[in-house]
Amino acid sequence: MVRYEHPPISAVSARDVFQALSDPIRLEIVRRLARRGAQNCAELSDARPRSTMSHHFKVLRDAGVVRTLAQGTEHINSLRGDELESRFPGIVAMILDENEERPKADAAALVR
Amino acid sequence: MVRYEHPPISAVSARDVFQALSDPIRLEIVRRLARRGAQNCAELSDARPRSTMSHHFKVLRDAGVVRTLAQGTEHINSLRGDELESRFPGIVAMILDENEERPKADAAALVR
DNA sequence: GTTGTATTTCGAAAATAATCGAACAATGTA
DNA sequence: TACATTGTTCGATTATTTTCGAAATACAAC
Repeated sequence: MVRYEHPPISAVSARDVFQALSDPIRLEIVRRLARRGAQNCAELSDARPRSTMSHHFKVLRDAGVVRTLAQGTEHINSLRGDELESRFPGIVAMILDENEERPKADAAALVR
Repeated sequence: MVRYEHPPISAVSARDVFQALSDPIRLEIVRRLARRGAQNCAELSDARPRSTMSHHFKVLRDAGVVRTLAQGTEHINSLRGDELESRFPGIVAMILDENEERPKADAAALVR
């Protein structure tokens, strides 16, 4: 039985969370978990190699963002949403970022 | 006169902010700005080479986290705190992360 | 036990990011 | 004008991260 380590939420640092969420694939994983709830690794992998995804899940786990639970042969991932939100209020909304501008072409606009 | 570009806050993405704050030096810069207000580049540089710091300021500016204003020969940096906070409520507290556990040795504690 | 499915670990290659010296630019002052 | 100060840009080096195939592990069903 694979036993995953998950840091207690109090030990999770902002830095680790920022770092975990700075990768586009990981951010997408987390957004899906936030929107559609727990999913196994395969469901979240699109066409990417398993070893790649396994690495990303590990980064997310170690950062305290995601919890992985082995259920028979599949491992289901879930966002540690309530815990994260109590540790860093607002973080879940930021992850979802509903207000994100699309397309971001005009990011080039000059200000000052 | 150097003219810095700053993206409008509406064009700032969560991803870019996460990425900008994922570096320990940049996070430290931002924490100092949040705590002690605007400062010029030199004050924030500790003993690091200017070219290195210049790079970090650029990343922070491009991500929409910091604003740089040329004032004579020095360039003063400030956190875009209110703007960031309205775009991503809670982000400033997360940056400051007052509840951060120190030391984080016990992060190794096993849960589940 | 063998097979099949799901996932991790290992190790190496490729991509990305950080670092930093040297040269350059802008400003203020003598 | 010359000089000192502050910070940027360029280019090369190093360090870190991501990617991914191959081999290994765990479990469930036959």
